[in-house]
Amino acid sequence: MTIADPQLTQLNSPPAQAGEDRAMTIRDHLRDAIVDRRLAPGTKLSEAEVGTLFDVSRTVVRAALQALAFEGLVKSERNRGAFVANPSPEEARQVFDSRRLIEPGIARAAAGRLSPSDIATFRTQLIEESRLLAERGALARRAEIRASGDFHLLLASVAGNVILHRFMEELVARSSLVIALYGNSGASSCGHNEHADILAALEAGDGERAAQLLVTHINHIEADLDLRQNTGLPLREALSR
Amino acid sequence: MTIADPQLTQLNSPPAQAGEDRAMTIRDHLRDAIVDRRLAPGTKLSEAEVGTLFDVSRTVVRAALQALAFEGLVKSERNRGAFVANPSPEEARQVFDSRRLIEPGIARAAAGRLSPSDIATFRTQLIEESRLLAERGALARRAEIRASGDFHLLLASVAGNVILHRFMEELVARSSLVIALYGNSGASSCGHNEHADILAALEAGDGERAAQLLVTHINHIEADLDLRQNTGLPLREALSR
DNA sequence: CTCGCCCAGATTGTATGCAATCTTGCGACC
DNA sequence: GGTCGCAAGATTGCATACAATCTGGGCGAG
Repeated sequence: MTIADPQLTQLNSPPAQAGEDRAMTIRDHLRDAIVDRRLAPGTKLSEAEVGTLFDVSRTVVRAALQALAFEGLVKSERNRGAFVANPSPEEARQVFDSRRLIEPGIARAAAGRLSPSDIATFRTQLIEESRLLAERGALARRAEIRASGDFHLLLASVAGNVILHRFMEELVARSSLVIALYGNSGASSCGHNEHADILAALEAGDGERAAQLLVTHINHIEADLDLRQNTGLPLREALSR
Repeated sequence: MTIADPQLTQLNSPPAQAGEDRAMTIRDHLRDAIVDRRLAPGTKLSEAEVGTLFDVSRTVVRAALQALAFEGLVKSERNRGAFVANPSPEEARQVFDSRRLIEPGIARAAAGRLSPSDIATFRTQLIEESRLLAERGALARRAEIRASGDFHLLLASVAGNVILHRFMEELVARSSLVIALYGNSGASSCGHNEHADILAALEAGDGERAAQLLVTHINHIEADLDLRQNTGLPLREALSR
C-alpha cells in the first residue's frame, strides 16, 4: 500500500486481476471518484500522480484519461494536463435538455420490452434506493446519487439500444457532476418516489405515461439546481478549485 | 511521398501543420476514409502500418484508434488489433432508431434559433448537394453521402446543443458506414429534395413540421437498406472482409 | 517599486525497446 | 490421412527515455 492520497482508497486490487484492460479499470475507478465527488471539479489529474497511485505507467493513465475526456468527465488541455470537468451552467442545461429529449423515447421503448426478470431487478434497485434515502451522512448521500443514476441506466438497458445506452451513461455521469456542482437542496436530488411511479407505469405497459413522468422527474432534478451564472469570471477555471 | 497504399492518398499534409494534435489529425483522416468507404468494414488497421503511412509512432496511432473506437467506427480487440467496424443489421437498426429519437428534437430546437447566416449556410450546403447529385461516378457518390451527412450535422449545430451535436456526429458517421454496407439502391441514399423541404419548414418556423419531415426522411434512408440477417454466420467477422 | 525578460523546474507529447499474447505453419503421433 | 502440439513470426500492451512546452520565480532595467 503505497497510497498517499486518502481520497482514492480501494485501489491495489488483487494483483492477479485477470489480464483484462488496466486502462479501463483505472478509467472506471476515476469515473466513480468523479461521480461520487471524491474528486472535485477542476481537480488536476496529473499523469504521473495517477500512475503512481495505481502503480502503472503514464501510458496506461493517458488511455484512461482520454476515455474520460471523450465522455466529457475530464477536460484535457494540450501541454497543460487533464482536469476533472467543471461544467458551466450552460453545459448543465444542455445535459438536461439532452436527457429530456432522449429519456422519454427510452421509456417508451422499455415499456414494450419489460420482462419479469427486469421487473425484479428494478424492484431490487428501488429497495436499495429507499435504504440509502433513509440513511444519513455524506457517504450515503453519494451512494444515493449513484443509485439514482443506476435506475436510469437500468431503464436504458431494458430499452435494448446499445447506442442510446451509452449516451445515457454519459449523460447520467455528467448529471452527477452537475448535481454535485449546482445542487443546493436539502431535498436530495432524486429521491421521492418518482422512480417507483415510473416503474409502475412501465409495468402497466403505459409507455406514454412513463415518458411523461420521466420528463417531470428530470424537471424536478433540474429545478433543484442553482444554475445562475455565478461564474462571470472565465479567468481560466477561476478559483474553481 | 512514401505511400504504399493507394487507398489512402491526400496524406502528408503540409509539414508545418501548426503544433496541433497529430493524433486527432490522423483520427480525422481515418474517419474520412472509413466514412467514404475507402477503407472497407473489417479492414485491419495495424498500428505499425498506419504509423508508417502517417510517419508517426505507434503511440500516436493508438490514441487515434482509441478515439475512433469510442465513436464506434473502429472495433478494437485486445491483443488482436483494431478493425474498421462492421455493424450488424441489428446495430444498423439501432443507429436509425437513435436518429429517429434524437433528430426530431434537434429540428424543433433549430427551428427557433435559425439565423439569417444559418440559412445562407444551409443554402450553400443544398447547392453543393445538388451539384454532387447531378454528377456521376463513384467519387461523386462518396462526396454525396458525405454532403448529405453534413446537412444533418449543420442542423445539429444550429440547434446549439454541443452534447447532442456530438451524438449526431457519431450517428451520422455510423450511418455512412451502414449505408455503405447495406445500401442497395440505385436511388442514392439521401438525395431527393427532402433536405430542401426540411429547410423550408425550418425557415417557416414550423419546427413540428420539420421534425415530421425529418422522421420521414430517416425512414426513407433506412427503407433503402437491405437489413436481412444474411450474417447467420457469426464465425468471427465471417468472411466479412 | 514595477515591469519585463530569462532561466530552471515540472509536466506533457512522442518515440522506442522489451515483454506478453496471438497467429500460423510445420511436424509428429495416433 | 487427420488431428493435435509446438515453435517461430508477427502484433499488441506496457514501460521508459528523451524532446517540447508550459509555469513560476528571480534578476535586472527603467
